[in-house]
Amino acid sequence: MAKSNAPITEHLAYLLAQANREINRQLELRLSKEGVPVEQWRILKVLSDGDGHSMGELADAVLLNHPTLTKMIDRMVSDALVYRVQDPNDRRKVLMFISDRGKVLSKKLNSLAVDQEEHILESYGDKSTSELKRLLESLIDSSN
Amino acid sequence: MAKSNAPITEHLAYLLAQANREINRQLELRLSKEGVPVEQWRILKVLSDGDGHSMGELADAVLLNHPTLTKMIDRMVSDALVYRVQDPNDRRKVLMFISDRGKVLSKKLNSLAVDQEEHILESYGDKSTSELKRLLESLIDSSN
DNA sequence: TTGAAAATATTGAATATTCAACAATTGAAG
DNA sequence: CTTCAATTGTTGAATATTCAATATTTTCAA
Repeated sequence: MAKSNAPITEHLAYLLAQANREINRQLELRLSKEGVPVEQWRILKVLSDGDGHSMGELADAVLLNHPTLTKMIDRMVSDALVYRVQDPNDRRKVLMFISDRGKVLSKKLNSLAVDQEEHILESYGDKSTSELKRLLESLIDSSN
Repeated sequence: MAKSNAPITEHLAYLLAQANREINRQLELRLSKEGVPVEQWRILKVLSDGDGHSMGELADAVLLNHPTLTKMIDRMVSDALVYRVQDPNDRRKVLMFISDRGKVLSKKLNSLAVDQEEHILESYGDKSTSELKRLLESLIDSSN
């Protein structure tokens, strides 16, 4: 039986929040070199397959609520990183595409993100990292 | 060498964000029965040792920025869940304490949080859960 | 075919968070 | 001792997020 008086540091929800906060903070720090928030890196990365992605699909993929995504995309359109196209097959939908300018930025951001992953691999270890990834994927799976 | 064209779903930062979002969403759902946000559960849990905790200490423990914590504590003081006492040894500091009303609420919240953990244990497994916790703790350690 | 329900995206108001500046107190060097 | 820097917490303005309502289009049952 789980103990209700266990310290908060033993709760899975807390450990996840803490680890996420820390890793996110580090990534944020790197991406700030290009003045871009983590969410925009995610958006560019998803769009860099060149395909059109609807707002709903994108919101799921980048872990943002719909209205938040709409407003962030507005900014990115202003910065000419992405653009909207109405889906010809379903005119309720908007398809998002990455621009050339967006692709250039995306490359820089990816290399910053890869830097971070390599830094983690060094300090945390190859084995632990891949095991952690495996367990996280499986946790996410089991939650659906 | 890490590949910069790897899908976002293979990045540790992304997997952590995704898992955290999902687990947090579930916890939020349970705690909403008492109309309390996850952060307030954390605050009450930390304070329920009965000791006085300074704002800075508390902010670290509950993963909130200082100004955000100040404003949340304001609300909790209004709700008579916690109270402030000036630290007699260092008058720059404010010591936070949990009230009797806070203790009562904290117990209910803890049992909701334990429910969730037990639910995770069932669907995700005992072994995986403790292994995941161990790896997360070690990741957090290696990041300091 | 029509009309109601569902799906999709956006908007505006309400709420929350963050950043920078501030006030108060303590620490510590000269 | 005095003064200046560091620590601690709060505030207000700027920014961001969320909730509820809206508009548009599609789906589907009658």
